[in-house]
Amino acid sequence: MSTRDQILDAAAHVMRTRGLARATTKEIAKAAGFSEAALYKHFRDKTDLFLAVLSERAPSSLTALLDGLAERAGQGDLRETLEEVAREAIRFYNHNFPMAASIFSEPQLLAAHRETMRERGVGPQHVTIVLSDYLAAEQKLGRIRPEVDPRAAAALLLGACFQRGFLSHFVEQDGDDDFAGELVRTLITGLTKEE
Amino acid sequence: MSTRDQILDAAAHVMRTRGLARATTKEIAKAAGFSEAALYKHFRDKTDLFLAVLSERAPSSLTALLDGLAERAGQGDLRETLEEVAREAIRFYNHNFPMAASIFSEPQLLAAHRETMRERGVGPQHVTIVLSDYLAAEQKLGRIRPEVDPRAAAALLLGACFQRGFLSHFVEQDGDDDFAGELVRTLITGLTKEE
DNA sequence: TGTACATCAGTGAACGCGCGTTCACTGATGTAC
DNA sequence: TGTACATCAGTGAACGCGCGTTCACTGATGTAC
Repeated sequence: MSTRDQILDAAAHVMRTRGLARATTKEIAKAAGFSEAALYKHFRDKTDLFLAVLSERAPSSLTALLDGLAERAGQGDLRETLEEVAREAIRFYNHNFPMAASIFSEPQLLAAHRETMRERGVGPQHVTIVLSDYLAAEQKLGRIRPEVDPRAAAALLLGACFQRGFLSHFVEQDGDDDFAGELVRTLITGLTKEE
Repeated sequence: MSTRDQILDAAAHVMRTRGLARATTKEIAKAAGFSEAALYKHFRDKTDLFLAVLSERAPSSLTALLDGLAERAGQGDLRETLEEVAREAIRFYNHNFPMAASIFSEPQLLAAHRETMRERGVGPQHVTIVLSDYLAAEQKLGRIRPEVDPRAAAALLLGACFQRGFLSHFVEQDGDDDFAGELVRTLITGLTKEE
């Protein structure tokens, strides 16, 4: 593995475990097993390093699942598919929330990262869009009632998973049974009886 | 207004606008109109000041709305009540997300804040619990179908609002029409037809 | 194969800077008689 | 009322420290002939 990759891995690890504020050049260099000066052979400055971590070490487990989603419209059980998405989303947000949230402590870094994402046409809203497209496809196939707004449905499900990822770091959670299942069941059924 | 309050206001303002990383004693003192040394007459150290901001300047617009929620079970239109909650929640999360997220850059601060909240029996999960209780009450009154899980329903609605608050800072949002309305409509109706 | 030189990833030590914090001090206000 | 003293919120200047960054250097590897 190249020195650059080792530095990126170390930086991502330090950011996750010690927090952005404690992710100093000294800590990162130590974790990577190189001198601090070595960082500057591979990255212009610390911001450059952080941006590289954010774009190259943002894990893609969710992306992988979502990429296959489009083809699954009409296939298998709708409820099971949504549960799978919800479970994966909870895992993903739970893992990545701390690092993503950290960026809000440095608005300049946030702005730079936002710009990078805009250029590449990616970002956190992408997930919701992909799920929304899937739901729209299912709707066309008649498995979801026509008056439903797919964007709102996607926002409900993924929002709940997102918040769950947040809360698991903020409060000690009760070892939850089947949160993803309950979410999907509730979303599918709706609160009220058919009029 | 007491010096202490002026310092707290200034600190909250700097944290919100410049980010936690740039919220230095110098910036805060300048914004408050006092010397840096004055901060140490009122707070033991910087962490003490930050924790005071977090517990004394966490705005309570949501709390106010939620406090009245319990008595509204069975009153008025369920859909309208939920839309009101959703709209207020979006506003609240949108306003407070940056500061709350910031804390994740300093895990030590996060741990201390979590402990403070635990002692007082408050926290971000509180909001979901209150809404969940309201939904359970409506369920007992027959306005929500009996097989619905109130916790899951509350998590769906507030999670979507929470994520919305996040996204509005992360990407430029389309000036949205009636997001809260769409969420509630979708949640109430459900994705599929009655079996 | 051996020799002389070029390249370049990585280093140890030093740098200036801004940070949080402390210190001796000021000056306004309150209090005792 | 006047005087002497106590209290205490707030200050200006200094402090040591850890930060990000740079510098001259090393030593291993590649290349020309």
